[in-house]
Amino acid sequence: MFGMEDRAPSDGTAASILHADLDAFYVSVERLKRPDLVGKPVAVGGGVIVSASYEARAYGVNAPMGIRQARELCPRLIVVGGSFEDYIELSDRVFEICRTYTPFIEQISIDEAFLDVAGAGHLFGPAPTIAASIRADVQAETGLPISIGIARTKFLAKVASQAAKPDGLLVVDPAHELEFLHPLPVRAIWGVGVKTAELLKEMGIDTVAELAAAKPGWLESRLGPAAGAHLHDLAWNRDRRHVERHRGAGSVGAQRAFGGDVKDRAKHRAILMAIADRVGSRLRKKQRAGRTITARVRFNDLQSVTRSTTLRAPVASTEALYRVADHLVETALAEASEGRGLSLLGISVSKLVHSPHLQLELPLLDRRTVRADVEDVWRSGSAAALARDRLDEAIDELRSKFGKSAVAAASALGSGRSLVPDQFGDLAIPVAERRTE
DNA sequence: TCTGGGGTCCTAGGACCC
DNA sequence: TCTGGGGTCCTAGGACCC
Repeated sequence: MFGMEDRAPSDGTAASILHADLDAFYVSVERLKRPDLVGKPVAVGGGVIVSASYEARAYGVNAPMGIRQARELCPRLIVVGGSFEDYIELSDRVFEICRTYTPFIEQISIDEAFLDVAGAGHLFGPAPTIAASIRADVQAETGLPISIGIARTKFLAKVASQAAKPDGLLVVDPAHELEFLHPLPVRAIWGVGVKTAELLKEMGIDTVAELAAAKPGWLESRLGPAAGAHLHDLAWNRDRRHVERHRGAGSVGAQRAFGGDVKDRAKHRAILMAIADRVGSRLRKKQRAGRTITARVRFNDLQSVTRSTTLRAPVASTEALYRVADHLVETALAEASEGRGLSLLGISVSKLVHSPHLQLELPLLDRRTVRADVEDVWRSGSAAALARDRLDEAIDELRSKFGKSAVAAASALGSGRSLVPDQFGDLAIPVAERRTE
């Protein structure tokens, strides 16, 4: 048996790339649980709409839109809350079905993936046949509608699946690619958003055909070297990207918005601790750690700033993330005018490395030291209660999983005084203190 | 009721090294 | 000694996607 390549075998001459995209995914899942929602204008959301049914979209309701505005557009709109675990579970089932047709799958979000079926023809037939089978299987086994676009390139397959929606299948014949692509508005291009579309309009470019006809040098001078060349290539369907399996995430982050404005630093710290815990536990679950920590702060006027720092060693512990992020938030606030309230805090970790020995960091979550941190701020705000409960949960889970061996391993390490490097030395607690129970 | 939460990629300027 | 070019890394911000 030969080793499996990470890149798909597609030679780029036949239409063998599929883009499979679940229709109004969250709404469709809610309808599985509540069939009475079928055929009605439905949206999933909390503060804002995150997914809208096609019946709702007909009224102009779309994500991300405030619930109030959505109701003004569509008074009969039914808004339901969602359950993220259900979405993960159904997403996994759908892409497992896809995997029975080809191992060359690149999932790019919870509800869409690229598939390369160039090597699957002898088993399952030509690409359109495979796509029809996948759609039927997904419908039969999960009840979810899924649209599929087929083309010679990833880019065009993606455009095709959007055109196929809802619940459709569209094949772009390699001989007629530009006939399909050129009449479309530039906004149909994956990568052209509101700002770029506005800029292009100023330049007199509304359609893909006009973009294709423009001089590349002119586009680059107006849009930047990378974007200019890239968009011009796409306008001619020049896209050499392959379907890639195993595209590990480049960053892991979490953020939390809180309506209104919060000025109390103690509350900031409590929220930050909960966020650091979420990011840290997700990193450890993936056995990853990162060197660059970025803190995001949004002020009550919606202006937001980021502060980042790159450490000498990668970290993944809740404590290290919290301490560095708190320091970064402090510097951001020091530069802002006095007494501005915040409406969002976030932490993101990038420059990730694989770190299979992360369990050695578990003792950093020692109940006593973490509890001391949290209780320090807990007195001044109820928000911290949440942080404290979550941390307790996490600590209990880790201890039941690794028991004393984790503590023993860390003490055997001995050397690592701190996983937070020198420039934050004054913020770190020595390992010896952490270890005491 | 002023708008969520998770990401990717690019740019520009500065520091630093060879 | 002076000048310059190239490469890499870091930070902050912005556009875009679902």
